[in-house]
Amino acid sequence: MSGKPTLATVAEKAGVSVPTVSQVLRGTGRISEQTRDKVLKAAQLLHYVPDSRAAAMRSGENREIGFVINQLMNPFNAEVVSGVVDLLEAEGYMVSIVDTRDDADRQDRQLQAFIRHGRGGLLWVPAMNTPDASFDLLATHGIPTVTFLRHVRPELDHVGIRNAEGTAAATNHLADLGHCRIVYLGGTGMPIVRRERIRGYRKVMSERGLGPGLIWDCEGDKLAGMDAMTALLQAHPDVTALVCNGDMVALGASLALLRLGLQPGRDLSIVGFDDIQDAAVATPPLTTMSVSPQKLGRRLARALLDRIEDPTMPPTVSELTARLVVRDTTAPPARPVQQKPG
Amino acid sequence: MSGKPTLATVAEKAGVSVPTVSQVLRGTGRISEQTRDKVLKAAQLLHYVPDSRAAAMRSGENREIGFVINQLMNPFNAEVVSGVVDLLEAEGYMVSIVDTRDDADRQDRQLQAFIRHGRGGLLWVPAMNTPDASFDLLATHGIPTVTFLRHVRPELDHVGIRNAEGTAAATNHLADLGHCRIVYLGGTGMPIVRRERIRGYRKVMSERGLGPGLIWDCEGDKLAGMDAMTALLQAHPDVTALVCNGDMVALGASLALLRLGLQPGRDLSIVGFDDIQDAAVATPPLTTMSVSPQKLGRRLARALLDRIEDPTMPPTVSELTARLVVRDTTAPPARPVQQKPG
DNA sequence: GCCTTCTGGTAGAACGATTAGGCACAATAT
DNA sequence: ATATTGTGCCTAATCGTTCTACCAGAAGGC
Repeated sequence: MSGKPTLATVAEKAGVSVPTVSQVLRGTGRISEQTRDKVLKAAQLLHYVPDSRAAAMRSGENREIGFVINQLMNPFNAEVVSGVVDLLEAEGYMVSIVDTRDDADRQDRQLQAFIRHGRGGLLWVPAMNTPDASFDLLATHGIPTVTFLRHVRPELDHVGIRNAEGTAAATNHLADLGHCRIVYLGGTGMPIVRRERIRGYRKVMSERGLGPGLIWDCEGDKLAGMDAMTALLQAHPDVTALVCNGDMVALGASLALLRLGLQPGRDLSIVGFDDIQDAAVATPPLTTMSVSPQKLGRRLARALLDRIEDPTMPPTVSELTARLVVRDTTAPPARPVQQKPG
Repeated sequence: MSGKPTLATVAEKAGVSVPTVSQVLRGTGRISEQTRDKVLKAAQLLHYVPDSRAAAMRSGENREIGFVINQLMNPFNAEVVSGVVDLLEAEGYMVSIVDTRDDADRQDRQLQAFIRHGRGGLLWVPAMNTPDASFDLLATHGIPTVTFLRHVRPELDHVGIRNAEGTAAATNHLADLGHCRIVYLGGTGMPIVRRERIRGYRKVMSERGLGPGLIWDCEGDKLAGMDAMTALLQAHPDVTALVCNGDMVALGASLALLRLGLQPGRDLSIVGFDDIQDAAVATPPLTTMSVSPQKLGRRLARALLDRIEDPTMPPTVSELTARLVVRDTTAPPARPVQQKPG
């Protein structure tokens, strides 16, 4: 009467053995109709709920998955989470999320906690400066792991964005419009992704003979973007276009221009990256590189399921292409530089 | 080498028995310095992490806590999560988050999963239209539960915001500035909170003899706010001020005004609710009701810890007061209504 | 009648930890 | 020398479930 019902309680009530109850509830083994009905009736009567921890312990199977993310507040990440959860819950998994806030120490504690509590798989945006020890930890415990966005370990599966390709497209778009003084802005908080994005920018700059370009450092948030824009204009008044590491920085830069009495698009062109919700409704609407977060989320979930199914297969890398969405923050330069006079 | 390390692995490596390792790691029992060192060294070397499921099974203790939230994308919620996690992780608990997206069916599955997977406590923003069955489920399994924001069950502990007090302050602020045609806008997606907030608005409207007021329905996001603002102005051009159900709606309304060539603050006053990060950096910066999400999070965590410590105490309700932050979207009406012509 | 095969179930070990109880051995008391 | 106490560690049982046997009885083939 007191205490929660277990297999033993149900077995006693139904007048059968414990394994029989287990087999009935799991639909395995050879059981007659009669016994099956008896057991099911008893289980229902007692409001029996299986203890999946005990089950996981014995069988080794584990349908709890951890999502270790660097910044839950980021709306883009939040949308990815939706996509992931949709697919995994449909497959009978449970997804629990933790936010590292890009703190390697916190992250290490959280990874330990995930292992302690027996997660069967991990989706992971590794925090900045994640120590080798954290990777070793997962490796020694043999937890199927897929990194997301930050591709830091070749031995792990990865799902991400073709960053270099994206910024290359952004830079090409600006060059096509006639811009030559194109600066790369922001993203120091996410060095791995930033490195790739800068690579795409640099490649196009040199391909099109626009010089080495200029990398202007700042963080990834809106305020940092505003400050950086102001400082950049003061140092280099001749800049005509910006490739930004992310939409937040781009929106900040756009805002700073407005406050200086300048018009984004007309006076200075800006391309963002991510296509967050605010990008479309900002004033003016932001030209940006768009990736579908839901699609990314589904890819991510699928990659983990594949890895769980076959732990021996070689590491997989799956990257989505970002699509240029032209809105109002890009236009030909106000004083177009004469490329081919005549 | 392969397979995760267990107590047995560590015991073998250290040349002692399994219980000895357990006692060393838990700090119980009588163990000599020598053995302790040996064991600790072995554990570290093997990256040993205890399996808390096995431990919980034997000892009955459970330090996993679930946070069931209705909308993870909401930056306010995300900040609350931070506060909660800080406190609970410091107390040795692990917090895992799931997002119901306000879908009662999804929520029910998630609650069931939490029970099966043996969560020791629950923080919960109940989804809209949560059926009684979900509450019963938690009650019968005796899981310590604290509701957050939506106070739907008197028998459960609750942490939230003094909503009516907040909108009352907002409405008073507008009335003090000289506004009389004050409309309440938005929030149909969160009926429980909205009802309270509307109560505060109505109370002040009638107290100050400003009539019954007007409730204008729309959802809680920025786009909805924009559309609603446009429609509202068309239907009621004489409106001079808005009390908004949340900052997102308020920002949307502000944006819509700008697009119509009107100036928020000068042509129409707007007060938001929540003081999300964007409120301060928006153009123009938003006047709003501010609540510290971190503080709220800590309160929430504390409430759950108290409940876990003493499951028999009567239900507790803890509500935080929202503070009016005046920025640039509120000002005296452009054509002040003559209250006391003189 | 004896051997095989099939059916429907049971017994017992195992998963990885904790907990209670017990057993050597040394130090001290009688 | 014997009894007493403490120290330091180990053996065995246990949590709820699943998995690998194995067993009893019936049916069928020779």
